[in-house]
Amino acid sequence: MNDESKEQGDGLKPGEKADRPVRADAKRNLDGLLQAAMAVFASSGVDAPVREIAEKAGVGIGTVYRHFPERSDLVVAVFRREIDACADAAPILAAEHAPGEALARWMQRFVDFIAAKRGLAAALHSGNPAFDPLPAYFQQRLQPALRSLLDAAAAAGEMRTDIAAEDLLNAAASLSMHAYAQGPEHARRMVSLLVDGLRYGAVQR
Amino acid sequence: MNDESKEQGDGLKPGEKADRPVRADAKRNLDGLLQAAMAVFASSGVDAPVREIAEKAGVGIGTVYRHFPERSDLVVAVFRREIDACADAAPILAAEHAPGEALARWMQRFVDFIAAKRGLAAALHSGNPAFDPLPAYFQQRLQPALRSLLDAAAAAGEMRTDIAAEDLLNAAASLSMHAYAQGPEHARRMVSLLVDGLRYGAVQR
DNA sequence: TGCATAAACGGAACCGTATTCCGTTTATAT
DNA sequence: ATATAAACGGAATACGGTTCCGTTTATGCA
Repeated sequence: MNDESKEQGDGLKPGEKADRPVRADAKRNLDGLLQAAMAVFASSGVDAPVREIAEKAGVGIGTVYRHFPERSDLVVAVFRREIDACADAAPILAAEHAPGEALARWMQRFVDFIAAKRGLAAALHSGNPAFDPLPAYFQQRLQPALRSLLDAAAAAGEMRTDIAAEDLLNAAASLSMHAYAQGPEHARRMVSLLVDGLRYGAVQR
Repeated sequence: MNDESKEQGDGLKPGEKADRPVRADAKRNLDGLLQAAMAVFASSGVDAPVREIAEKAGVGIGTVYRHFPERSDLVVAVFRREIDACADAAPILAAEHAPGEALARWMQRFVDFIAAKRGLAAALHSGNPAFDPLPAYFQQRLQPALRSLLDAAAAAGEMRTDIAAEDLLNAAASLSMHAYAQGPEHARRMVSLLVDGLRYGAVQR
């Protein structure tokens, strides 16, 4: 039972625009929703009512569900967006700082990302299959970002070369997650210790 | 070992009405409820509706809330009961097997306990303060259990002596939790590797 | 054995949140 | 300016937690 039949060869004139472009207000609302959701999740946690987000974005509930069929879709969208933002920070930092420094700064950025979203981490383990693809996206997006920084630092001789981006990423994530219980400061310190260890390795061997 | 030790022989205080003993049906329902909850949580996850548990236990919803003022109280009670069962297994295994073997078997028992309850792990990080005391109970109950096995194995010369029960417990828990994503087999293997490491240490030094 | 009493029970009612449904509004093409 | 389908808003519905209260029943006592 499905009425989602948007693929129709007939009824459309050849050479004409088959489907209208996305309406301007729709895109505006989508953006506003993501922004509102990000803010609400940050302040009230990922369990905040959908109504609260709709209100903050200045739209009706129906609109939320038009863009995100279910609650978890909104959560996933926000999480992906934040992962993207973190990954995108890598090339920017690389352009603004020396390789070693860029890596160190990115790692801190990463810690903040993880630490701020421990609620999302809980969601991941909630058993809801809607979140299943997120871990893969996390790796797929952040590993290359970290690897580029790592390679650059290694090439500049500022860093040892025997650690895989994957391992460093997971180690930092675990550290951030657990250490956050003892305060964000602690997490930050633990991870910078890790990074310093990499730097130390460069001159050691 | 047991938690129902509030039986007083006399029952009535001189010149004063003491509290009546717990009614037989109340105790029966409490037990049935815990058993039903354990089964339902295992099959449908910790998010299963209270109504489902009440039905399985053959009692009304009101009865559930009489015994457990809120949902989380039921979850906590079940978790504590399972922690107790795991802890209680230690002396039993110690009596039935050689020290090293008892330790190894208990660790596997522990892995199963953790692995089967990943839903509960998620609940712990849900932010609900009702679960806050559980980690402490976990440590308080399981550390001594593991320590006794560890000490016995060490005394028998079957194991190195430089690992604290606390560290071993946490390491095994982390391993079980993360490794479970790759299947219960993997978790089991990782932990037995850990235990073998302990044994190896005995002959090494 | 029968009675009084308070504990225990059951489940309807209530509350809050997710999700659906559908009549109304509006951006866009012509 | 008009037609049209996308997009919208929000009332209605579904569902799970929690409360409330009238009814039942185990237990102590005469």
